[in-house]
Amino acid sequence: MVTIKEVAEIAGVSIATVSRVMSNSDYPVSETTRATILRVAKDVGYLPNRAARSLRTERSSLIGVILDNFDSQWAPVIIRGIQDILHNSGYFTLVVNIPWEKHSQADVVQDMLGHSVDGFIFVETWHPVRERRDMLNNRPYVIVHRLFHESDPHSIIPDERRNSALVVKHLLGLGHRKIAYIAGDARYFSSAQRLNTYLDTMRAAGIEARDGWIAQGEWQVPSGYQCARQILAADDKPSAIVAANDGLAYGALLAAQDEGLNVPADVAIVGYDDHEISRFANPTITTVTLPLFLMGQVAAENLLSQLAADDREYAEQLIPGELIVRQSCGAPEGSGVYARDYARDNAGASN
Amino acid sequence: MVTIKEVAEIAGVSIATVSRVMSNSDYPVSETTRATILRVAKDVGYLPNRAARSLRTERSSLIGVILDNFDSQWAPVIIRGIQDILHNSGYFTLVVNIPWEKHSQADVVQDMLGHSVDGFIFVETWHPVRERRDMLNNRPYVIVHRLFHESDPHSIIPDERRNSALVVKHLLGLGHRKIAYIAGDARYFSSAQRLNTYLDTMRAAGIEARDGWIAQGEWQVPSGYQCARQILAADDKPSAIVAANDGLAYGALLAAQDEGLNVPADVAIVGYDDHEISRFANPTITTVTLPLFLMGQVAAENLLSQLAADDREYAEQLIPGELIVRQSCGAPEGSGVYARDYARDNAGASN
DNA sequence: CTTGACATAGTAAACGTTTTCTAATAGGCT
DNA sequence: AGCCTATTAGAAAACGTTTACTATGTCAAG
Repeated sequence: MVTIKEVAEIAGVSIATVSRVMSNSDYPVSETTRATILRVAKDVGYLPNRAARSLRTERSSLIGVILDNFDSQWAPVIIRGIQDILHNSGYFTLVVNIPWEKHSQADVVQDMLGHSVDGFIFVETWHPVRERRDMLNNRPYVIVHRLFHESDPHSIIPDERRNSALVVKHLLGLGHRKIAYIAGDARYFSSAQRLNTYLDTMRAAGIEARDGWIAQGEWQVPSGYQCARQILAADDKPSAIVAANDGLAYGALLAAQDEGLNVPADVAIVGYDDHEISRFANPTITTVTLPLFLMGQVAAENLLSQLAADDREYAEQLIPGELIVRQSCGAPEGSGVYARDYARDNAGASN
Repeated sequence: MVTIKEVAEIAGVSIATVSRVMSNSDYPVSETTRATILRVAKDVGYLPNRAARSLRTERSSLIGVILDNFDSQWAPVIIRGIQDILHNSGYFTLVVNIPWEKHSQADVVQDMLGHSVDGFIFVETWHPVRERRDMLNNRPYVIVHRLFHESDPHSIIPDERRNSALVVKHLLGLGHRKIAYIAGDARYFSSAQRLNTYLDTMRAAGIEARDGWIAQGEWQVPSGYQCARQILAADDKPSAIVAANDGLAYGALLAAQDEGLNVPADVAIVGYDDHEISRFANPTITTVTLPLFLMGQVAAENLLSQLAADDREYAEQLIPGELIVRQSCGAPEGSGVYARDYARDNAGASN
């Protein structure tokens, strides 16, 4: 590998000058010298040695990204968002998938500190970082899609209240009054937010949710199926069901169809998250997007801002999602298509 | 941050000795000295400075992982496999999602070389690496899930022939003779392999595939729908359809049902890849797994072996998948369940 | 008792940068 | 002409390791 020394010799200047040019220092260097050095560097294929640079500056252009839960379907999108910003700013990421229990995560942080990472991004972590801030060695950090309950000024999360309200209001707008709700796993921060938003939105519309309308589910399809059976067995059958995520919604869809009900004619169903399943279901399921890519980008920008020593007051950032109107809510045709229709309509396009 | 010097002072030895202990050198150090140093290092929280180490040794414990196609659903699993092995061996990965065109990938490789990565792993790359090996600066590399056609001794791919034969033989074993085929996008290496395996397996069973039985599709649902309509319109209607992936299979399923056919009674359908859709479809779709996690692991092991300067002859490694028998093939009940049954049967389990 | 070998430890150079300090030149002012 | 300042460049120290080389002490063989 060619070093700064060789570039200096060929260009006929000192290594100090080459360094100043190559590291974009704001130390004054005449334009002619700069041009010469740049040309020589390019000719000989000079690449600054990051290890040497890092040794001197104590910065590495490396960001540690730690995922708490291994198999999240969302994490890859968040990470793409993070990298989209970070990579354009000259940073690489050290991504590690590590559940909290194993290796206790502190070890990973230590390892990363050994590599002199400039900052940390925690993705979908279950554990308050603030409490253990000392272990980060004063490096800046951001939490994206935080899963624990306590708020943190350096976290980026979906605007659950706004997003949940979108679906409930959508149903209210379609004339529904009897709207049931299937809640997600109560251990999740978002579950409570989504449920409370449902209750608040209903109340604001002058409707008091009845007992039999609310079922406590997990996140998965079977749970949605069971909850929907339960809800649909009530005396005062609801005309619509809001599910806390698309898995639950899909389960509810199957349950409704098993009861001989037509969705959306007899009962409307809406989900949350814009999971693939809601595009493939028949009818397709109306849902709200989880703004993952954007969250990743915002997280990266937040971290860059901290790295630039911007010491403004930071506050938790809420990212808005988007309502995706499909068939399961009974909204006017054209805002969505059935999976079957989708396949049929697009058949001509393939060849 | 505490340095080797402080550890040496406290332990009352020279920095050379501390270095030898901390880097697990095979240079002889007495057990008592070693123990003292280890204790002191732990007490004061000593962490070797990787930048300094890297500067001296020209190794970084960093592996560059480059993904060619941005939105692959498979890449995350492969990466988990890679990290599973690499992280346990003390390596971090620099993962970058970069399409070939943009930034031309060579820039990323350069950046990574600047960070002194010890090797490269290319995931799902469309571009022969061998041709550009010089740009890797003689670092070892591995290609996992290669998408281009030319073979490469350092690549890890699914055993397409074996895996494809599994599904075709499964149908033959169920008594099917008239088996149609929906091929995938012809630009993909795997498409040809899967199609040829179908042809060979049929031929080996004494069956010559008829013209109308083979449709050229893309990978997506609409294409599967169209191809199936075409196949099912033939005079000599097949009793089974093999689709080159689960998206095509799902499209074929919708098409068959639209024609009033019962799957699997009237026509059996099998897919490939074990995509989530094949678990949610109704009936659930029989398929073959893509051994992604394992491929990632094998790739990492291959790279580690190269890093250990093991100069044995390397050859492309083929990784076997697994047949997942579900409902769409008509195999005996119990080997799989309908999505609906799945939801119903498991309803009691949630609470 | 000498010699050589071995086990263990220390010294110091080197890795490729960045950056502080010093130096040289040119030009503008009195 | 003499002085001050601005501009540009170089010299050299430092960052924290690893490792070749050297040094010491011990012990066995002759």
